[in-house]
Amino acid sequence: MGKAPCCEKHGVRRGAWTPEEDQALVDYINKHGHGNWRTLPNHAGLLRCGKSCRLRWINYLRPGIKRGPFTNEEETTIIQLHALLGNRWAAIASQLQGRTDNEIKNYWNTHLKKRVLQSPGEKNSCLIPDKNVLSNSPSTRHMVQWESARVEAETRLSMESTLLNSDSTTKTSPDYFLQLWHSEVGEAFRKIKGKEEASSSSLSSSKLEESCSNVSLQVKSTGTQSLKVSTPKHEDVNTTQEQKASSYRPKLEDDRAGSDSGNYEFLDTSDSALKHLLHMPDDDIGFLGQTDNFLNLLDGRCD
DNA sequence: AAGGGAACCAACCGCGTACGA
DNA sequence: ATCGTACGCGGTTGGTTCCCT
Repeated sequence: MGKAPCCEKHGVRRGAWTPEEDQALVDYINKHGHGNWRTLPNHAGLLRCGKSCRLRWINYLRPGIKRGPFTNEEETTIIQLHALLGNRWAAIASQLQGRTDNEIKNYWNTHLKKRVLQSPGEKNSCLIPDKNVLSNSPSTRHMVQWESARVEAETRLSMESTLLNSDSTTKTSPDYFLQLWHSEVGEAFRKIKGKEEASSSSLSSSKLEESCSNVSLQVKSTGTQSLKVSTPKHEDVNTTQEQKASSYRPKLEDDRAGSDSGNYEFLDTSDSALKHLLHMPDDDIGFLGQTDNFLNLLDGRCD
């Protein structure tokens, strides 16, 4: 709806906060609470817009903010949650005590993103497919095809759910992925790290693939919830299902494979991917394990 | 020592959503 | 049902610091 003007451009300070401004903001909020951010600057005697005050408080002044370098555990958590949630920094931040979405976003963009993309052999690389790995490993190719089929199926279910169930918003809640994170799915993700530590430095790619496959399976088998990550916020009711389905893919690709379009060669249509999967020899798709779950999903028999 | 590029990060901007009138 | 307002979020910018030559 109507968009509120950001803030008055005249008579409002911008740029770095001074210690005096910080103190004034902290004092005021400690005394009165933040209340209405828009009116707060006037009451607190600050020449800032409410938005700026809110940001300064949330990202810097709020009690419990953890400063300093990220620990290895935090890094791993961010990487894994990012693989699960995409660029939903607030959701990721909610799982890291004392870290703000802004800090995590910055840390991802300046440290982790590069590292994950540049180090295919390193930990968690399975979460972001690498072109060489994809082309070299049959089981990984199948995994990617599986993932493609899974996403497509979930997209379909999401659309059906939207059409059939007006309460679909509860199923697309961002919290759903965090529930997954705290369930067996998250555990499977974390197992990757555990295995890695157990084998000290030489975790084989097949084991990584296995771990990733388990994650895929468990994400899928947990329910019929849609992939909110790739669901457009506004959908034209006249949009065809095909158009909708195709509109989901680029987002997934962006999130999973970066900007290298060469990585998408295996992201074919759901039907062909599915056929491919279901006609594979058992030993070839052994890592998938529970094909029944997928069929259940398609039948809508999963909870 | 200087200067130029890279890296970092606080802060800003604009959009989407929730909610009340 | 529509509109206006406030807030939250993710993307981006720009100032500062670091590092290399």
